[in-house]
Amino acid sequence: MAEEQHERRVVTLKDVAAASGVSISTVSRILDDRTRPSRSQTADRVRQVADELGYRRNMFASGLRRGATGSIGVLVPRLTDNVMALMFEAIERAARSRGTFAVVATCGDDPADERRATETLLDRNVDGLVLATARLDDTLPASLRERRVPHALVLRTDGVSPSALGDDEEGGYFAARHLVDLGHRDIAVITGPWFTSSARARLAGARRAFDEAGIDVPEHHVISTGYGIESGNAAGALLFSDPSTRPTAVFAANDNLAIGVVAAARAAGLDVGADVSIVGYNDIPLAAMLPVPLTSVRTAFDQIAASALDLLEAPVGTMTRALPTLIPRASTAAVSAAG
Amino acid sequence: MAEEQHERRVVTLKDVAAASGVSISTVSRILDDRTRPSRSQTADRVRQVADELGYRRNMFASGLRRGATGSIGVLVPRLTDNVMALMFEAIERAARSRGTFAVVATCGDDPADERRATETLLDRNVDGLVLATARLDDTLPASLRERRVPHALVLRTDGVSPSALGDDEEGGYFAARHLVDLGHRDIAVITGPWFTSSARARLAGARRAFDEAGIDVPEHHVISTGYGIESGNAAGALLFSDPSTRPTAVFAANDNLAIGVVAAARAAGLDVGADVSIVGYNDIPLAAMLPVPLTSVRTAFDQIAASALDLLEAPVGTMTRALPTLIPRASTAAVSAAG
DNA sequence: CTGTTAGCGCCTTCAT
DNA sequence: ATGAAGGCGCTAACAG
Repeated sequence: MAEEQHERRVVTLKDVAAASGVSISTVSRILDDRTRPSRSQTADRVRQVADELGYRRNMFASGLRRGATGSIGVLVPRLTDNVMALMFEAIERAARSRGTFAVVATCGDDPADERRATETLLDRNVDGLVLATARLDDTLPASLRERRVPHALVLRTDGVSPSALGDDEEGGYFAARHLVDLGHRDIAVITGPWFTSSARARLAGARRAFDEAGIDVPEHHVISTGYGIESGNAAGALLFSDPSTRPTAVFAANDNLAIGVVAAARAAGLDVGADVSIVGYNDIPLAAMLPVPLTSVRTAFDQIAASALDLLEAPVGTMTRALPTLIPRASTAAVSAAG
Repeated sequence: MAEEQHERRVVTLKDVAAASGVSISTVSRILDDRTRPSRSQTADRVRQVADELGYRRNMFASGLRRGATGSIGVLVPRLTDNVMALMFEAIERAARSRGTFAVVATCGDDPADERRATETLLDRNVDGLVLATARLDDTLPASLRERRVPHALVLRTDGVSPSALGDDEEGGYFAARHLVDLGHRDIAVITGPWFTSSARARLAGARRAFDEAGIDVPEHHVISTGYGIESGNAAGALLFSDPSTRPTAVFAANDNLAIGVVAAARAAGLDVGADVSIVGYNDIPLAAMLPVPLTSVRTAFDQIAASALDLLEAPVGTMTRALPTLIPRASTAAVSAAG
């Protein structure tokens, strides 16, 4: 009485070949996605039969034979960081538009975990690797170069491997220049971790703007810290603790830091936008939705993602820098006359 | 003069066999990860040789032969939603601890894209599928059941396929009960999209708490909307527009909604925690770091992830519900005497 | 353009 | 416990 329950057998080239009266290799060739599709009689028929039967190429068999898999691996520290999620989604879109599939692995901030995750991805026969994890002192890119694994770095670089970056120097300049143009002279900068190229470049750009304006930023107004909200909160608390040395504006090298600074400002009784101006970086979607919408420097994730895929086989030293855009919002305003 | 640059040939079982003087099949058996490792002389030697040579199993060949791949596919609408990123990272951890690999695909809110992404994952020969996308009216789970694809739903259910959920009813009750216990009587509820089981269950739980306390919630204080910040902002603006009907507390069925409500409250000149209490849901890390830390109901993502993997082959109708935890913070306080 | 043939690297009977 | 042999499904040389 029980209904028959076969494990539905999967359709192979053999089935399609049999059903359309040609050989397996003919079908294989016709269904090859890498070549321009033939417009012959048989080709059309075979394609139709394959479709009717619901044929799907067995990626393992195909990959085994071809040696390539049509997939790339993406390594990020964590996806719960919105910046990394945005970066990955952009890579996923760029990959899809090229007919490849992006596989992600997360590895936290631990170099050992980074190696492990890399091997895991390589074991899955990815055709290339995109890393959003690079530290300036990282040895992983070097080992990938030595092993001739096609790869590209995004957002951060080790200075050697092909890298698709945002123009962090210019972005830092935009942010600082925006504050300068609003009349601020007492400006603090909170940079990210010093081992990231992005933190250094954003600070360098900000310094250029300050120099141009003849503004001197005392060293206690430059804080190097993590990239998390709590780091921004701590740095902000420090900056706002002494009313006599309090800056009228803060450039935080990332939106999370900025959000932490905003919280610190409120805790110190300061009105963000009025008493203190704050600029973030990356323009994560949340930035625009905060109670006081955050001025931020928008990173061109899609452009960076596309470049990264282009750079997979590029020679050492190749770097692209996507120009960011300053998005002014309510968190920054002209310095108050009282300033 | 140029250094020889071979494409480093990859080590296969054949190489290991040759180097250790046994047959390929012997090596294959010894290196089989599914069986308890043998402690024989040869076994040890072979393992050592494999290690020295840097042997790594070719997953394509192995998968082709074995028919299973040691990987599961995870489908989420987007990873830029922190809740989904948390869910995926939890699944990734749970999978890793079982020696399997989690492959993610994003599909937005489009059912057609959901089908496409599902096929993409199945094409990659995943051994099972975890979906965080289910709508109550979704036909995808049904089609997976029909095709006998091992799968489990997380966070949301269609009511049929095996599902690993949070106990949303209880969580909704906790949130509402917390507000009731603080003395609030004028409470509004902002639920998520009505096609999600989570939105309905959270509202049902809240209603239970209100009923117990004999509190009547007028229908214009129950708003069904999206799950994004802007939805919360709009709903909040509506709730706070008329001072005469303004609630003293709001339960938002998700932290993003709550963040939007907070922004709306501030825009209406209300002091969150003092003038109006707000509870969120999921307790994303950001919740604790906001200027006014947000009371939220913490979802047990790790537990849900582990259950989901257990449920992959479970019979239709199996459901687990992980108990959430209310985390009280500054966004909720006793109703003011003036209330 | 088509078919034949020979593997890709691995796993799994089957026989020893 | 080991080795020999066959084949998973597909593709790439080679002929026609």
